[in-house]
Amino acid sequence: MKDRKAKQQEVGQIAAQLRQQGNRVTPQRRAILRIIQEQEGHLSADEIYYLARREIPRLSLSTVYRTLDLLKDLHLVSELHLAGNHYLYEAQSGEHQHLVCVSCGKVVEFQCPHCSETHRQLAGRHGFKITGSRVELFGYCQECTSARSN
Amino acid sequence: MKDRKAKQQEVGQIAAQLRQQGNRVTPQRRAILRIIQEQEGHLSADEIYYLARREIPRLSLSTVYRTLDLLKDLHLVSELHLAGNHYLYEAQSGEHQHLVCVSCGKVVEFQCPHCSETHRQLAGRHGFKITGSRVELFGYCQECTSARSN
DNA sequence: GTATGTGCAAAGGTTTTGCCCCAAC
DNA sequence: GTTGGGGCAAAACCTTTGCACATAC
Repeated sequence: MKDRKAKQQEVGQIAAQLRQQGNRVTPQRRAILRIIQEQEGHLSADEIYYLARREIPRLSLSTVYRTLDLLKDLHLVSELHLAGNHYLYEAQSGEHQHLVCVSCGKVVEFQCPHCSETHRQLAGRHGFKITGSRVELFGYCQECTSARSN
Repeated sequence: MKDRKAKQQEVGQIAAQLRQQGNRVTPQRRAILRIIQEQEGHLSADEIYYLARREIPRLSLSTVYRTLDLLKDLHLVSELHLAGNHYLYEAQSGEHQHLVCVSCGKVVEFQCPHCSETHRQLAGRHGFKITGSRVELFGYCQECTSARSN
């Protein structure tokens, strides 16, 4: 887990990157970026909207979506679709996979570099050039498994 | 790939399973089930609706969704969320992974039993009891890669 | 100053729900 | 005959879009 200072720096770097690529750095984008960076977990567009409005009360949801689209294009955030009808967003920070509890909704990240590599090779055999991946395993977490057996 | 006879039998078995669990077997459910079984690829709710209406013209979209929900609960079909705002459905038939072309939308299935097993073990270390998984690799297929380099 | 970004409101598309009738058991 | 399921229409939901105004550069 990175400390606050590192994250502030990261937001700064990303802002610079945005500017370099001809995009403007607005307070809205800064706020959304920071919220995603500071949050360890995963956020829905609506949650980001809610949090960002504490700083920018007149922020609109469409700006959140537009900003997320932009950040997705730049591969700075990634979009997950875990359950129900909404997306979750998270800062792009290396390859990782998700464990999702279908009972309580908890999401745990884990790493499996070997599988990532294997997947990449297999994809290559099908002529695919991989740019991203999404691995989600569904099941019951420890707590929910215990709760269910009672 | 299973032949037609095997699939008809499968639909029959599933119908029996439905009945056993206290659900009724209606022509609508039969039709939807058969369509999903017969289709090798992935279908959206709307495509299923379109196909099923050839047999049951008065079928409604809500019935398609309700049936899919039921089949999902019984783990007879699985739901994918690949891109944009829609879901795709497919018959639950063993573990497999998806390659998705972000350019043309093509979806290719592939197998990686070793990764599946590894994932299961890793999940166990986090206390998770896995019931399902979704592995999607995004990238460019051969055709789109060529097209882009021109 | 100019082009990009924003807020607002309205549209868009997909999925869900309520209600009454119908049909599987 | 009961009770779960279906059709229809409307609602709900999240996301996208159009447009005029604001603002980062």
